[in-house]
Amino acid sequence: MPIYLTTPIYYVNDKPHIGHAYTSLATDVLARWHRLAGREVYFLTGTDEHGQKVEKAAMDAGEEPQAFTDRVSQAFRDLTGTMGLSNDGFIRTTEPRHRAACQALWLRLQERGHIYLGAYEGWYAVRDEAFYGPDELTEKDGVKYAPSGAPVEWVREPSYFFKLSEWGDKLLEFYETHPDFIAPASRRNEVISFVKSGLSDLSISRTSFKWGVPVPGDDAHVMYVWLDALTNYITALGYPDEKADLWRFWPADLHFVGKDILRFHAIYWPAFLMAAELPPPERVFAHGWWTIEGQKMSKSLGNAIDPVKLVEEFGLDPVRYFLLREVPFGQDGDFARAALVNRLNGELADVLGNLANRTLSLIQRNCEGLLPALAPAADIDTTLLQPLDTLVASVGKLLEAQEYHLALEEVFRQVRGANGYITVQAPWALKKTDPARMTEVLRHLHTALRTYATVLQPFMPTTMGQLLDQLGVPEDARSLDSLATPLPDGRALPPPSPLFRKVESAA
RNA sequence: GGCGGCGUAGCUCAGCUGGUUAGAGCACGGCACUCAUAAUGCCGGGGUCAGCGGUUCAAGUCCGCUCGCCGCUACCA
Repeated sequence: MPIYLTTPIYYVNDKPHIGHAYTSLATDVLARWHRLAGREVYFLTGTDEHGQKVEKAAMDAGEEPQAFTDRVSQAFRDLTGTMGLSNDGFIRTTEPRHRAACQALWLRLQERGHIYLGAYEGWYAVRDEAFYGPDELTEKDGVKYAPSGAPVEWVREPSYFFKLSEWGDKLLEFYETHPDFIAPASRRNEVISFVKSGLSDLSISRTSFKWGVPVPGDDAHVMYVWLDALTNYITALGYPDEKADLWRFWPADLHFVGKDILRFHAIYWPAFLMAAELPPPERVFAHGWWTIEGQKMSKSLGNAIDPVKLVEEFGLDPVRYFLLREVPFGQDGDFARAALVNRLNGELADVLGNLANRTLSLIQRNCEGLLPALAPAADIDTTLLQPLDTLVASVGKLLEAQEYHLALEEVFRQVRGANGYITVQAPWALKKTDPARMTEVLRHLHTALRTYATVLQPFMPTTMGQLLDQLGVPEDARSLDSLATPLPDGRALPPPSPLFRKVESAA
């Protein structure tokens, strides 16, 4: 079964910050896990480049929209290198293939009678070139003003509509028969109550700006951003060519989204697809926001965290670990430097890194650097070895529920246990009293470390790769399945070196 | 206003369908160890489970009320 995972396409009106990195990272870890389990994966990310805001930002920058988006989109493409993402594709909504896919989907919806021409009405600020909701407005001397201070007027603009109002019951039935479609559960409940309150038809075109996909057969209109943006998920797989090689990945297994865009993915998107007689995605997960040292991330505070600087200071893998370990996926969390340092020093370096280092040093010094022979487990060894048998299954189950923090907690509980085991077994003392037993203990610890490193690869690909190097595990023996096959005895292990460098707790 | 959720050790949180002395990590104190990145292990102190009132043989765990906090309540990505 092929696995298709997506991030949202990021709006190029913003620079990449920790929030973008977070979404992509969560997607990446799951993609890597599935590959490690031997499954075929397509991992897509990209940029959303249409809309009035982009058009305006380009004009302000004195550039053509295409040149502007070419430039800004690159910053998001660079996130792949910065965060160590393993995405298979990168899509831009300004690509010709995407225009073609949007127009094909539009025609398909139109042919089936789901689109009609009407008029969009609302409070419009000419100065901002934007519509505002009635609750956003303030009134003074009989004139209504937008939050920006610009006066607004009631305008009517011709617009095509999607008959979303006809899909309420079908969506509710879909949620009912697909209880895992929306996660976490609290969000699912919100979506359901929203749909139950009744859906209106959705305006899906605009005549007030040009920077978008033209509506087929009516050049006065461009598609409203969400129909355009959501379609990216099928464009990337070759739509409308359902014979395309990648089309077998549809429907998506999981769309990762921020909680702000859940509605579009959990309501509009399945409605569009069902109306087009295409299968809706399997699951949408809405994750939370990061605050920065207890404060909301905001443009005015200028406190957004630049992933590049973060990785420069702490290293990529500690950052990856921290973001998924610190906060339950789906909840809001706080990004505090002290918390990151604590995780890095106290868990990665002290608990895991040090266990690897002490074990490998003992092998290096007392076993001539050769992998000790596999030995049967004594009763006392089962405390170390038995939990390993179920680690892959339990981590897999947690990851498939996007419970990253619990998956990491499970692994680290075992790593702590291994530190207890080595302390009690004291191979440094066995060296003098029972050298044969010492080698058995070291081999058991090696087995445990190999398991931890293998399972942790999706979270910390670089560092766990180094650990597997130090453990003498060849490249072709790093999959989850390969754990069933012990390494041959006597293999030469390279001299160990520390995996994680600690940082000072003060900035 | 309506709907939904939360309030448990100094901090961040677990506690499923109610049942022995309420748990984890971090922080703090003591002891042990010395292989290791001054790392690790063990033990310990610390909680009116927001408050009040109910149901029950038994409630952090169910019900009601009060106080405090948060989310959703459509076309803005």
